[in-house]
Amino acid sequence: MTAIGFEKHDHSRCITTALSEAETRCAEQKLHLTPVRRRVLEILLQRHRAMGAYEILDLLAADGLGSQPPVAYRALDFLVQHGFAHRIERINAYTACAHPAQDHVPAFLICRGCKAVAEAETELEQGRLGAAAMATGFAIERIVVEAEGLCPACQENPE
Amino acid sequence: MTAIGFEKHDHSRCITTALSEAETRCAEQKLHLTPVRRRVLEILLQRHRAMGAYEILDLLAADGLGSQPPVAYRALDFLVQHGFAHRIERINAYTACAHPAQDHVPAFLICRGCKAVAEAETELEQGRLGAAAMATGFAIERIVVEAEGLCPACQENPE
DNA sequence: AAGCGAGATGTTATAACATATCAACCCAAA
DNA sequence: TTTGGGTTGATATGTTATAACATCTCGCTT
Ligand SMILES: [Zn+2]
Ligand SMILES: [Zn+2]
Ligand SMILES: [Zn+2]
Ligand SMILES: [Zn+2]
Repeated sequence: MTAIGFEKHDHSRCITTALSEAETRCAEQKLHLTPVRRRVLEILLQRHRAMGAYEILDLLAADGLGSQPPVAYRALDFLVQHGFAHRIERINAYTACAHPAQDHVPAFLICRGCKAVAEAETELEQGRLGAAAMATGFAIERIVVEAEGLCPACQENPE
Repeated sequence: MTAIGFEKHDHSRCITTALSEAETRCAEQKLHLTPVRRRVLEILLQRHRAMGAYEILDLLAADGLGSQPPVAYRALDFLVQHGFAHRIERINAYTACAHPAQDHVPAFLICRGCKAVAEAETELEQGRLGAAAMATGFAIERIVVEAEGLCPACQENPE
């Protein structure tokens, strides 16, 4: 369960499961999974890779769900805020969380070829970073761990 | 030596040392530390924190060293390429490398208050990220490790 | 000296990513 | 029914980054 990403799986099932789990959790926690937000999550789940805000916005617009940047950014903020999606800093993009529900510090493997993203977890706080923070009195609030490279498929098929 | 950053030090000496070491290394490796590149490195060393490209560009322009974005970006590319500086993905900014010369995978502690940056090193490769990469056949080319939070000074002095 | 080529810089324009602001709307609680 | 929070619509703007092409400089060759 630690790392899912590049391997094959029953993807249509993976989408519907994730969506219905999101609905359940939103109901429980009194969060509004509005049409725009739900559609953005669905888009991220469908593509199963990192997507830029404007790329998402184009798809929203095609559905008549909004056509201006704030629409996409607000929905993405909501999803990120509540753990349904993550922002990938390295490429200014967003991806659906591979295991919402759990509180976790994600680490990503990002393919620079196809933008596929695999999500693992970090064993944060340990390591020299945590030690350095301790030593200097730095208060860590958020950690970004992202590895960029080539996925198996793109290693074989360099464009 | 692992983590330098927030503690006090003889900073003017730290600047001149770093600059002359950069000159030496560029001479050895036949790299051109041109006026613009040298000045950008100096700026980064002086401020000793993460700076945006346009912030740097303003200072360059004040020196009559170029006033258009590509001037700053090209100099920064050179410095990053050759290990004199690092790009901080989380905040789209740049900072001087704390220990050039050595080949290393940097990890950063970034203060969201004052943009001060401390540079540590990762042991990564091990850990679950490396394991996940192994398992899936992902070829890692670059790793970003960045922690955001508050430095000791900014914890006491929240604006 | 003239011609060449590589690397660096100058310049203009534009792409790509992100937020500020304010009005309108919806719905549920008081 | 009023009120207020949360969401959306709409316009404008801010911020970060690169494409494209012209020019310059300097060492090398002829
Ligand atoms: Zn899937
Ligand atoms: Zn790929
Ligand atoms: Zn210093
Ligand atoms: Zn600080």
